[in-house]
Order: sequence, then C-alpha cells, then structure tokens
Amino acid sequence: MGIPTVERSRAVEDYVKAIHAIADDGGDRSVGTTALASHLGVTPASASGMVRKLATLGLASSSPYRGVTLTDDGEGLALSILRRHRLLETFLAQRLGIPWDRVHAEAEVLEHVLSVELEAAIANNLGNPDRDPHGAPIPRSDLTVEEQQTFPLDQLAEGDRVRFVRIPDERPEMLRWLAERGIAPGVEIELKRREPFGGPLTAAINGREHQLGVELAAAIRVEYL
Amino acid sequence: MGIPTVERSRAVEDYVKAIHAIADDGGDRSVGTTALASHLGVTPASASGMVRKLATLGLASSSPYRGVTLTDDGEGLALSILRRHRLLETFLAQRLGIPWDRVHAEAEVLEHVLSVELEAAIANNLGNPDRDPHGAPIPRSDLTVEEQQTFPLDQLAEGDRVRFVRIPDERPEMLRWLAERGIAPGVEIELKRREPFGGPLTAAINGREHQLGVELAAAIRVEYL
DNA sequence: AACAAGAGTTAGGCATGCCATAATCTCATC
DNA sequence: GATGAGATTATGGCATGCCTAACTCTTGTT
Repeated sequence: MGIPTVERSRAVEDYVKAIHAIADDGGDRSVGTTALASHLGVTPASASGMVRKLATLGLASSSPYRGVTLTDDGEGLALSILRRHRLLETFLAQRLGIPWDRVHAEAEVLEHVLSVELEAAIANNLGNPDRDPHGAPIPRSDLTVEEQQTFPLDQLAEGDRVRFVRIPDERPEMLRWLAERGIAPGVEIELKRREPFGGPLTAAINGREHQLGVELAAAIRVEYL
Repeated sequence: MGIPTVERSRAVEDYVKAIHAIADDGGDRSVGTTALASHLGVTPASASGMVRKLATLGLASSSPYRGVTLTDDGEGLALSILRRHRLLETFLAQRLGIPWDRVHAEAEVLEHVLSVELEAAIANNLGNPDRDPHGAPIPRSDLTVEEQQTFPLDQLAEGDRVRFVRIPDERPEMLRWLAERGIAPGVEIELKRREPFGGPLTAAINGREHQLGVELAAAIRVEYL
C-alpha cells in the first residue's frame, strides 16, 4: 500500500526521498550506500545504519553489499512526499505569491509536516492539479504504487521501450498465451506499430515480433525503462 | 528585542508559549514550576530543568524557588508564536476551508515551522488583520514587546484601571513633576474623567486625584492590570 | 518561633535519534 | 587468488528531553 502508516521522522523521510530520487535518476532500481550518503552529506557508515532502520520499518529492502531498494511502502511514502512537495510549491507560488526561488526551500520543510487533511485542502484549492507549474507530475494519493508507475500496454506510443510487469491474475488464459511465447515479467518490449481504429499492436519481444490484440494489450501492465 | 534570533526547538517554543499563557491568565507575571509542568504534562523536575535552559537562552529569568518570568526576548518569542498561530488559524479556516475544530491542531504544528517570509505572505494575503475571526488580537511583528503591551495614558477610556510603566526618559521635567507627587513605575492609576476637546484628565493615583495635561498623559505609558 | 506541607531543585539515569571514526569485510575483476 | 572500491559493524559521542528519588526552600499555621 502506498499509504504511509509509518512513523514520520524528518530523517527517515529524507532518506526515502533521496533513495527515490537517485533510483529514478539512474533508471537503476538499486541505490548504492555511498551515493546515498554523499547525496545526504553524511558518511557511508551513517547511511548504512539508516538503511538498516528503513528495512526494519518496512520501507526499504537491502541485501547487504548489494544496494537498497524501496519497498512498495517506501515507494508510496516517497511519492506521497513528492506529492506534498509539489503541491506546496504550487500553492506557495500561485496563492501566496512567494517567488519561485524561495518556494523550494519552504516546501522542503513543510512537506514533512503537512497533515493529510491539509494536503487534501491544498490540492482541492488548486483544483487537484496533475502537474506543477513546471510541468512535473504530481503523484496521486488515490492510486497504489503500481498504478502510478505502470501503464497498460495499449496506452503507449510507437517506439516506446518498456518492461513487462504483470497481468491481472484473473486472466489465466492470457498468461498461458504469453507464457507459450516466452513473454514473462521482466522481458523488454518495444512497441513497433499500432494499427489504427483499435487494430492489433506490433511489438518486438525477445527479438521476435508479435501481434497483440487490443484487449490483451490493455490488460498487460508495463513500466518504462 | 522581540525578534527571535534564538534557536527554534519545538520544546523551547512550547515552554515559552505555556509560560506566556499561564502568566497572562492569572494576571500574574511570575509562573510556578508546578503549574507550568502540569500545563505541559511533564513533571516539575523536567520543567525546572527546561526553565534553566530558557534562562541560558535569554528567554526567561528565574530566581530559584520564586517562579519564572519571560524576558523581553521571551515575551517577544511568545507573541511571535501567538501571531503565527492566529494567522495560521485564520488562513486555514478562511482560505482553505478547514473546519474550525481542526484548525487549532494544524496551527499548533505549523506555528513552529513557519518562516518569516511565509508568515508575511499569509498576513498579507489576509489583509494584515488585527484580530482573528474569534476577535482575538493578532500580535504585530513590527512593534517591540513594550509597544504591544503598554499604551499612552491618554488613550484610555474612563474607568480603566492601569499600572504606570514608564516615561520616555528624554523628559526629565515630567519625571520630576511625577516624582514630587509619588507617581513612580508600578503605581496603579484609575482614569476617572476626561474632559472633552483635549482638556485635562482626572486620575486617581495613590488614593488622591490628580489632573494631568494631555501632553503629559500622552507621554505616560501604562499597562492594563 | 517552629514546623509541616507544598513547591522547587538537583543529581543521576534512561531513551531516542542521528552522526562519526576506525577497523573489517565482500565482491567483482583482473 | 590478490586487490581495491564499496559496504558493514563496532563503538562512541552529542543533543534533546524526559523521569525518579532525594533533598531544599518558602510559607502559612499554630
């Protein structure tokens, strides 16, 4: 679940934010201790300790010597902080006329303190925007982490390269069809062509091209690389 | 000075707030350790320790076994917190439609975190109000503590009972005049009558009535009892 | 004036939270 | 299988702020 029931301490939230930011940046899912440490201005030892704490809180999972990854809870927390941050920036600038160069610093503080009600009230006051004035997306609070990060295959544009994530498991016959062609979670997919008017999609998977019907394509959830 | 250059920790601000609240309440300037402690839900020992800290921070002065008093710095901090609190309550309710019973709790948190710029922006957005929607005064940020708490004698209404605070010391002849009549800082004054059109004021002081010219009355600063 | 009771204080500890240094360990790569 | 970068532990420090227990004031009563 993306709803953070977890304790909220400034440091914890900052670590989660940092992990999210670095992971997103490199496209890499796993974040190194040293990178994390230098991003936060602490020693690797400190980061290492904090990562252990994040793990006990259920926010991150770390195979030692192998880097950190946010769990779904952690990812949810990161997205919720990001949401608060962008909502705050937008609100401070648009409603209170705070200059844009100051807005970030203010949001940095308030994002850790904003209550759920206040967040909702601010979002509402702004008309529940999807994006901040810079065009950056504001994560939604009513979607699970997966829903925020994955998309139905049929919503892609030609040329998009993505990774297969999953199929809603109520569709075993689709799973079987895919399995027969070696299409399993993790494989990369490149959308080659989409026929107009709901026609089939052509996608390159494992070096071979496949035709996928719209219904199937709509069920397949993928994430961008 | 009322401008808090001091470090801002949640606990320190809460103690200062509490001392201010209790002192104001009883009309008493000096606050007992036990009252303070029970107001904050801690033991007297804890309060005692914290009071010592407030003293080293220059926010309070405590003669041991004799109660705590806020210094001008402390009073300034208390007023500035109160200002932020009331501004926030007003803003949350009027601009964000947060219900009144919620507003207090939100403000309780945000008041400790609001930057000077944001405070100014909010005040501005609300039209720099003097009072919150409940009619409670919002302390001003551009006045010294004394200016917030004392008033020129000539601004009082008939029947007001006040205490003499001071005379601007550039007026030694006034001081002398007052001294001859035993009117010194601390004595109580009750305004009996004011003649219309800038005529003299009649005030009971030390059990005797005196006539005070408007110029003199305007120079005398008093505080309400 | 003595004293009891209540208020206040100090001393000593504990818990939390977070960071640092130093030493050691792991893993990928040569 | 040696090596070096990266990661981890062990240990300790510092800051906050709280508590209990034992002691000391102050004050009102007798």
